[in-house]
Amino acid sequence: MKVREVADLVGISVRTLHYYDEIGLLKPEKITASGYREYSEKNLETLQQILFFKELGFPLKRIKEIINNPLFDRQKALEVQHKMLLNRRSQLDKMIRTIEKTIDKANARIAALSKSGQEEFAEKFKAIYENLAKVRHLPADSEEALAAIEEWYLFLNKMGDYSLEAFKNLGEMYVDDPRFTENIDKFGEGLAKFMRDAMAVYADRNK
Amino acid sequence: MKVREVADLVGISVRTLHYYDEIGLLKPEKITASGYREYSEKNLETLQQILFFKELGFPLKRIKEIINNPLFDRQKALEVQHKMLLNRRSQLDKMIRTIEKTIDKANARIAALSKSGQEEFAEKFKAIYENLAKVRHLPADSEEALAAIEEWYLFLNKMGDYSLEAFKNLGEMYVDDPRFTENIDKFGEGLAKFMRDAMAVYADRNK
DNA sequence: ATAAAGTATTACGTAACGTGAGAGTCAATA
DNA sequence: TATTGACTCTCACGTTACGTAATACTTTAT
Repeated sequence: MKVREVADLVGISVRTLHYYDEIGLLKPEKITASGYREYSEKNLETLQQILFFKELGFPLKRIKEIINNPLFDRQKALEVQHKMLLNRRSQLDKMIRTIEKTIDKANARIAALSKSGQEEFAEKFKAIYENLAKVRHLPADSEEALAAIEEWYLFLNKMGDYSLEAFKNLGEMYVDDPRFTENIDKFGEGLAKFMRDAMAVYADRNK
Repeated sequence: MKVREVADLVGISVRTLHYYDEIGLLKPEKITASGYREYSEKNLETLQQILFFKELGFPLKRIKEIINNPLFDRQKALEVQHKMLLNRRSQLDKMIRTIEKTIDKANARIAALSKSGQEEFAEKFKAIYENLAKVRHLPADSEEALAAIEEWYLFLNKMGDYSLEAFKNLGEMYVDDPRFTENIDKFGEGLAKFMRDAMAVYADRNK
């Protein structure tokens, strides 16, 4: 069998076969007069073994040792690899927990900002809400609405990092969480809903 | 602060700082007349950020974007990274399950072999060696020799996967490694050498 | 002043291929 | 038979995040 045939059969690239040949991991049974690689059935079996160990995350160097050395302790190799994988997983878990905490903190900060009675921000909030209340009868994707929303977005941005996605989610909360809704609607009937829509439009448009 | 000082402070190598400078991830505040890197407090803060994202598994390229572009959507980047990590973990889990299954199967096979009486295992070896000793005067490619060798090959295969190549290599070792040679030749003068030849013939013939 | 310690700049090595580039080969068609 | 399209071959650079010399200059300590 020629390279392409073998490659397609097991689902790898021709380059990979070239590479395996190059590093002596899997040399074709013979090479034709014109320099083409010819793989045998036996080569295919070896390849299966190689791919099996590859699936288990073994580096090619180890695989080569395992394949070539009949005395190599496969069992022990498997156990060593198993431990390595467990270690890698716990590292990954740590990273995942860290990143989740970070995301949560960011969300909490945004929520806290919105809810906080900090005088400093309260006025800005009020100004923006009032400004928005004035245009709430316009469509959410109107020039005026979006301009007002942008002011809101830029203001929040000064407080901390967050994404347009988070901004959009914040809008959702305005409607879903009655504590927000009530607070905001004091500035105008249906303002929360209006803000949610405009924030969504703004976020989507600036993605 | 100079490189070593910074490096020790955050627990990275000098080379790493050189590298970060080289790829423009963290350039020192200034460079002295003699070409020494001088890091500022601000540099240290940036470095902390860099290391934080590195802990989360971000590639340096992304970190550079995040650090250099204040408008870069950090939140979204975190979410994307989070998804990537989850994917990597599920891949790892799959690998771990596979390797555990493999180990279990091997253990079961060994247990099955032992269950039939640990003596039987040793006896099989002895029987095969004695059997081979009887035909060692025949040519290595004779019917009888190859039949005996095949029994040997099939028996080994029951205990673990043996490629024909590995089988052949094992034969080489019988001659090259005196520990084997000695042990085997107890069953007959020159048996190791005979086995090596017969195993090579068997392996080549069944390729 | 001299030695020890620190720093700087190349530059190769690593893992496992991906991706051309340039050239030869094989089979089928005009 | 000549051409063409489909394959194959061998370079050889690019990728990631530094580790590890090798060589040379600077600063610090004695």
